[in-house]
Amino acid sequence: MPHDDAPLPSVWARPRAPRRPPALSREQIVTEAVRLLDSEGVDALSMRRLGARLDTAATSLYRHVANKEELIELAVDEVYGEMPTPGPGTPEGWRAAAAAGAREMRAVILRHPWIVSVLGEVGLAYLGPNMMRYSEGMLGVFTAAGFGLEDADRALGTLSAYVVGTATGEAAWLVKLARSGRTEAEWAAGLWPAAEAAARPYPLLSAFYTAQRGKVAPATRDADFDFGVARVLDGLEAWAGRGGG
Amino acid sequence: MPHDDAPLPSVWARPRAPRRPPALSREQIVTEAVRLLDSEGVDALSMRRLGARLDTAATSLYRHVANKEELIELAVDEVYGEMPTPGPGTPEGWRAAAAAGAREMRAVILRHPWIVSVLGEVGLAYLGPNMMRYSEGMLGVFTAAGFGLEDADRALGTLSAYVVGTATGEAAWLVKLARSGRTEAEWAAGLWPAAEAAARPYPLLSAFYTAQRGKVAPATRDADFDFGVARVLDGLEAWAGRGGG
DNA sequence: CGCCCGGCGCGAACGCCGTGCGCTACGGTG
DNA sequence: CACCGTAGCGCACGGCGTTCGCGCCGGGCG
Repeated sequence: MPHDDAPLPSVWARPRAPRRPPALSREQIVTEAVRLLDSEGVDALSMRRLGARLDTAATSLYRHVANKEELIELAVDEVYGEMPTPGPGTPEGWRAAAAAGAREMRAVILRHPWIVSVLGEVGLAYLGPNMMRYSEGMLGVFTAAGFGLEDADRALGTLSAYVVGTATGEAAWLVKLARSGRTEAEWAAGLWPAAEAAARPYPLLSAFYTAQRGKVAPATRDADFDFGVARVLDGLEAWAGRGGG
Repeated sequence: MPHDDAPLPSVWARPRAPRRPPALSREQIVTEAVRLLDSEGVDALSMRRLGARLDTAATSLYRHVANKEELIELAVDEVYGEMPTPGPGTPEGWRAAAAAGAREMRAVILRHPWIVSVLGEVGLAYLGPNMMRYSEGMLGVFTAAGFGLEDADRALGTLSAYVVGTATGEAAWLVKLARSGRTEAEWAAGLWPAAEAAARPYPLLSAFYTAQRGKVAPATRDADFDFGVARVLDGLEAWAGRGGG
């Protein structure tokens, strides 16, 4: 049970100068926000709850962060910091380097699936330092492969769009799954009747769903992702081989 | 100025059975929600405001919709209803049909840019009837091109991921733009110093930004989108030509 | 040494939000 | 005419983001 924490009259109990360092920094706030988002999801992030986790009042956070939107942008770039800098990229090895960069980005998103819930407000957070570092590395991979700067940007844009789009669907699925508290197999089984009913008017979808029944595994998602990356890189490679734009 | 609408004692003014039809339907609610989202954005959608627009109380909406999340899912599928059914797709013309489907999807998202703010919660809204119809059509395009059912699904997944990823970035940009009330050129000009500063440590990004200065136009976005679609389709076509998986 | 000042943390408050509860009004049914 | 199921809604609860102004405190300056 919570104890009564009304101020005690005793001198002995009075804490002496408990806060020598500024007690709060933007870095701490962002770090804790990411932790909260990771563990409880995007709906659980409120200034009050975040303040409570930092043993401070919600309003104190505003000394270090303009508003919640800015906090979220900082949190997004914070997690992008987990991506290693892509590259260096050699003329022969550029496909592997680009694919590795794509996989890293997907991995980060799936480790922090709340990110896709805010991507629509933040865009791709182009200007965050970690995103910049990543983009520079990827541009290096493509230019080393012989792409001109403008072509490298379009290649990166195409690949990144694929990654974000894939990860959006995957992360949304993972979030629903986690909220449900069930295993993936249980959840899929529970969803199946609805899916089958919704697909009934459509022969191709029905055939596909019945063929796929029971095959929903993380391995399938990984393979599907790699498939898409390979096709995108194939397309970019063929285009570069034809002389590009 | 708003008039006083306290109940009048006069019999003549009393409205007689003003509500013969059920006065409210799920369809009306969803339609009005989409209108509100289109005109004022995702933050403006609240049950109270939506109720006010329908001349009803917020709580009345719950007779027709389980909760806000369900309402949003319905709204998402509602806008997907704007997409024509893709197809039919001939062995020769499958690329054009697939590209048309992709363009329609992007167009819908850009017409309703709030959708990317909720896509992370809703996933790709796989089970909505309009999304099902779209998927069936696209699967038909790919199977007519000679793809097996499973391969058609992966092709569709790859292409859709690209579309969603691209549109996410574009829509987020458009929303920020609209909220700012400035023209695209003004907004880009205002953002430029920050972008340049953020890019300064990175030679490729700096070179690219300075080269691109002033070129941000809708035409560029359209061209970039078509570029990516072409590369993805190139990749899929080459893979199918090699015999697929 | 004393005083002021700038910045930090915070309590209170404002105007919203989603939604559960239980009442009322009313058309259709026996 | 009594009953019942249901649509609509008033109220209330707990929580939200954010603003404002106050108190506190350490450091610089007179």
